[in-house]
Amino acid sequence: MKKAAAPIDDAMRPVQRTSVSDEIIAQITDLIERNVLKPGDRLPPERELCKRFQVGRSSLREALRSLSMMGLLDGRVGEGTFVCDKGQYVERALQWGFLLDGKKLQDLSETRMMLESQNAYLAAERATPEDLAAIADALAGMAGGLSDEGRFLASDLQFHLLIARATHNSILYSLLETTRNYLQEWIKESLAEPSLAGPRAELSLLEHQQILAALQRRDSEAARQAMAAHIRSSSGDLQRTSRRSGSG
Amino acid sequence: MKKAAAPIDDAMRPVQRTSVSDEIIAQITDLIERNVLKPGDRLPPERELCKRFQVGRSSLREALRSLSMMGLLDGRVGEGTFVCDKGQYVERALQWGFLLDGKKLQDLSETRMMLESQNAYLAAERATPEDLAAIADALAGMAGGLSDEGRFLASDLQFHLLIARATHNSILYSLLETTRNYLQEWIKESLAEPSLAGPRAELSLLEHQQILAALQRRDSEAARQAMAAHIRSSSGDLQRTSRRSGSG
DNA sequence: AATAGCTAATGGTCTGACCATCGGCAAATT
DNA sequence: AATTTGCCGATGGTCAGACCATTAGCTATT
Repeated sequence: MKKAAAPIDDAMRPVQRTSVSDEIIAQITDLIERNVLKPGDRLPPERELCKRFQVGRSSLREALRSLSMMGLLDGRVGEGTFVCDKGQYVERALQWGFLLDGKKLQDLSETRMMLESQNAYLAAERATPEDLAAIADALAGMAGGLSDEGRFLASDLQFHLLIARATHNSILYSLLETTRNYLQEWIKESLAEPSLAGPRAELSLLEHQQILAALQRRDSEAARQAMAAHIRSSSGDLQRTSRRSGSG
Repeated sequence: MKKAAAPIDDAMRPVQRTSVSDEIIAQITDLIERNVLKPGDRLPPERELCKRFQVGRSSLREALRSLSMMGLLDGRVGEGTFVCDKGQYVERALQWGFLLDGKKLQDLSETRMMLESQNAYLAAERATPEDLAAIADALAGMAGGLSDEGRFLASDLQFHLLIARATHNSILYSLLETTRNYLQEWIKESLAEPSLAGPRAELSLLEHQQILAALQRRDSEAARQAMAAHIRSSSGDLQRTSRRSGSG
């Protein structure tokens, strides 16, 4: 087929072509990462950034637009462009729930199971008294919201996030937060039925109590298993509804 | 403070201002969602889209750029803009979790440990014969690169990524990839010493062999533990060098 | 038949201009 | 003196036109 000389076959690789916008995105991302740009900070005006980066305004704006789309930046006319504070960026991502096909949903669910279980394990080891108190509060909120679905769900979410927080690992927390938000959004979109009326909520409450008990005993393994059991039980309906799209 | 007349207080809401780019993003997103635009399809040229949408090329390109950033579109110069096969938006979004404050070495290391272990567990259940063959190849590459540090490290990385691939969970794969990238970068930045000269490489090789053996036996638990042991052993030096930065 | 060269199409980039909006300041009003 | 009004500059948002680099496909040459 090819007449290319053998000795140089793998000595030459495709040249690295990087677009101007990507370069800018990388630089700004890096600045945020290294905390040179802190949340709330204001970027220099676009026209000045052009001079600094030595690029045209189109390319710069394409980069800023992408960063805004990712929720890292926020441009306000007449004021400037600001670095979003963490947490804002998750919300924007939620509008794209439709991108979750069956396989992705399953993967995401699996990832969440893993994160929640491991987080419970770590939280049992590391939770401070304040952490445990906050988790207990969330649980109380669930108990007090048995007749108020909105409050119940909010407290439920809070319970899980507080456990993730109690790992004192910001990455694990962030990953769980994003994962859960996606799943939450998907659930809300797909099935609008209550599905946790009556005994469902009470069972959920019981499972949460067991998790908290394990945390308070500092029993890592029990916490992990209690959490895993809860997720399995809790996401049972979800898994069943998406059984049709089997994975290859 | 305010003298606003009470009766109209909540009768007037902030006006809805939507940018041109956002409108385009919404439209194209909708087309993809409704499957009018299928993966692999080619969009009309930018200049024609401008006429169709009745917008300037800047706005259009900002929209296309954002969609590309989300993994929905892919622009190829001289050919056109195409709808991507699989939206990787979720994976991208999960990766944002690694940005912003945090990014402590210990957190990263812990996250990696968790991902690698669990991935090994799942891979033992799900790896296809092709997966196992590829992993074995990577291992052979390590064995053949005992005297070539560059090749050894490349094969090492490949080994781990292939295991993640063998979970057939795109999200877990993406997370592990990201975690490793950050760790690699961190290591490269902090300490430039080789650290795996001599017996280190041979020990590492042995550990990898045990992992592969567990995968081939389909022994999930053994695979998880072998991987965990390997990571602990492998990152031991790293952990020791960074003992000074204790977590609050 | 294979190769080299040309051409049109297309995404990528730059420039300059204009608009809408916002913040702050000064003048006018009470 | 305090408040309101109007103005102006700064800034992000949009547009139009031009040029460049790359790609695919066609054509002519070998």
